[in-house]
Amino acid sequence: MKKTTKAIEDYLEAFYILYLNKEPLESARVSRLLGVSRPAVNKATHEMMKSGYINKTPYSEIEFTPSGKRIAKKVYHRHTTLKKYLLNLGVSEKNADRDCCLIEHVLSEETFKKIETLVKDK
Amino acid sequence: MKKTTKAIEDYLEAFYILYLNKEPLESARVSRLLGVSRPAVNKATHEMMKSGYINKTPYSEIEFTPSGKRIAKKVYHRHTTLKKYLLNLGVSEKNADRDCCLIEHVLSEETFKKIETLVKDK
DNA sequence: CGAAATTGTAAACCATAGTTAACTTTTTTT
DNA sequence: AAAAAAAGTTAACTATGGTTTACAATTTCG
Repeated sequence: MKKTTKAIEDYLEAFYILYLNKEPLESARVSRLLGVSRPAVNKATHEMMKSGYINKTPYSEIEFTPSGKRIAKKVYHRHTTLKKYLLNLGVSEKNADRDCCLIEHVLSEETFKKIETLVKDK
Repeated sequence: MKKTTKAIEDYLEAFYILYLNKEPLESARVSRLLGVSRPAVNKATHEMMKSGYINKTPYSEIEFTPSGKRIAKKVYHRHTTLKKYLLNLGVSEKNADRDCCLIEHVLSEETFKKIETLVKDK
């Protein structure tokens, strides 16, 4: 348990998006979603297992643990909040998506909260 | 010529800060400024030379090329602009510094310009 | 059902960006 | 000027996070 990197957060978020879309939680889908190879996703799932974020058996779909789901939700929430904020600023859809993927993992909680307030009060 | 990574931008910015402070452009100072080892800076200077951002001879201080200085200036400008913006939002000094170091390299030009306008109009 | 397509896995490899240890060169100090 | 300190360098190593190739397991479809 412990340790999430930008990469791991991206994978958790991607699986969470599949979950929200009621799609199967398959590595191949994440591979296409993130534009990385299937082996890259496979390796990441092993790390996520070690960290206690997901459960899986060979050839099975992944399954979130409570802590994994909590993180996935958090990252997803950051993404949507930051995206709304950027769109409000007048940034194009494409760059808003691009930029929040890059900053959603790194902003301090303090900064994020401030932005969240701005979006809510909109 | 070409290719700047987050790391290289950080080093260029650090040397630029020394330049602004009229300190010698020494690797050891950058090492302390960024909290990395001297060999890490040394390796980075070789990459920056290959990329045509600086000139140096063994054991000499570095010297910006025009393209290196342009990039250094740009990153520094992003840093100060983003920091002002975060401070205006009410973010603490500490987190403002922390956060803009992390996002100054990745924001699209479009998003940055929007934020720059907000800061200017303040 | 069986062939074809898709998905998951394993192995070997690569690039980036850092580390420590040890050594050389340069600068400073006495 | 010699010794000490500081700066620069080199080599060997590490971790992260990707890649391609090849193959195994599973699913889908004619």
